[in-house]
Amino acid sequence: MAEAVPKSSRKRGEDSHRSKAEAAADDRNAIDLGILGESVGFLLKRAQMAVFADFIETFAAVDLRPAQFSVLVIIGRNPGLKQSQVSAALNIKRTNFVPMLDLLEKRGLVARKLAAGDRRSHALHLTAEGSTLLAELQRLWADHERRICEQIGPDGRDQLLSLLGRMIASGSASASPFDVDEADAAPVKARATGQGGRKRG
Amino acid sequence: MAEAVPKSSRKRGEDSHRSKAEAAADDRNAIDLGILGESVGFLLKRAQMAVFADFIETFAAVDLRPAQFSVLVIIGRNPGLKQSQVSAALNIKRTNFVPMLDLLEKRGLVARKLAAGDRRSHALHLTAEGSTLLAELQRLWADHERRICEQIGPDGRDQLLSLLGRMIASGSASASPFDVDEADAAPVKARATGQGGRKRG
DNA sequence: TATTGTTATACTCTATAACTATA
DNA sequence: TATAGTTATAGAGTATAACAATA
Repeated sequence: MAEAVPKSSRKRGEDSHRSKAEAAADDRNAIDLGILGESVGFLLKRAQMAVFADFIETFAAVDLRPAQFSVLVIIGRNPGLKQSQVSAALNIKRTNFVPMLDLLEKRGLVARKLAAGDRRSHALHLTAEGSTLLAELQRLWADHERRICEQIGPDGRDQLLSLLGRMIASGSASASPFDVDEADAAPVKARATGQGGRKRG
Repeated sequence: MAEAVPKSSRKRGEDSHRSKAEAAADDRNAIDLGILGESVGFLLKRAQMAVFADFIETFAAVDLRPAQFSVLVIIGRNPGLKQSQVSAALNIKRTNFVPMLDLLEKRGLVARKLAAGDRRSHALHLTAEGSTLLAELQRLWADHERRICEQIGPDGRDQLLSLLGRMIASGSASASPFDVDEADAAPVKARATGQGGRKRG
């Protein structure tokens, strides 16, 4: 697809009948992105789309979307959480989380169990099948992660994770679309797993 | 690199019934994100959401969405482009680009002019009003950009732009959801958000 | 009264097929 | 036949309101 590097423009208005071969020579009249090329938001969006495209392709074999993967990871790491806790941790509205869980439950990956002490809530757990799948998913994820970081290397990846982490930590403190009505659930913290991580110390 | 996550418990002032002890207890009950905390895709998504939230808030005053802004920037920088060129440059399907342009044209910011030599296509230009607005938009954008980069500083921003650029340049070479049918248009990299709305009746 | 899960619903963004008028 | 713009439509993803059961 058209993801080459722009820069170096010359003509741009007067091309009319173009063959595929000529299109290949399009590098000469690349469109000027202007400030978009220096816009953090614009490039974040593009990078996120590219990464998700790879993720989706990678996980097509197991028919899982990124959000579904993140739910399995959270439940696997924190068995027994309520729906509202998991959904809040992932910034998913609890109302949209219901059909999502329905599907994972129907696939036999997650189970809604009775929560001790509060009969309103459900305690979420992975099934045996869900746990087995999760192990495989983490291998797929490691492949994916390695692939998308090929161009920046392990050091670049560390830098990127650090920069994004700092940006997020500040960005979401105040009012934003992130705010969910079930807001004051448990705070979230990440933990290094060593899993797909650093290739170097 | 433990980073906090969205969520604002203070928004509705109901923090009042939470003691310090309870808040501290939250730290102990923090949800473990597991590998998500080291997932480039996951953090990219969160960062992009946080940045877009700031963008949307900033540009609410002029009633413009990120994608609309990117369209104005591209047309301003490259007057005379065809619709298919602009939409391909921004990875917007030409079919979805139509109602977007309709709205910008209706608002008097963009004009579809006759293209010389090919009566099928439209040459896109900013109107005088569009140009005037764009100057103001760039000031809004600069404020936004400064704000979202406060925590990482100018050096951090340079690093981030560089890393994202390298990641994007590699990421979308092969088949992916990015592929648009009008793929062999100009070799540009771009992708803002979705588009602004438009009601149809 | 407040919270948990749920249903129903609507709006935004994205994707595909097919039409028209040109080329 | 192929391309540019367009229409219609369907699908994700995300948003809000309201209800029943429980606290």
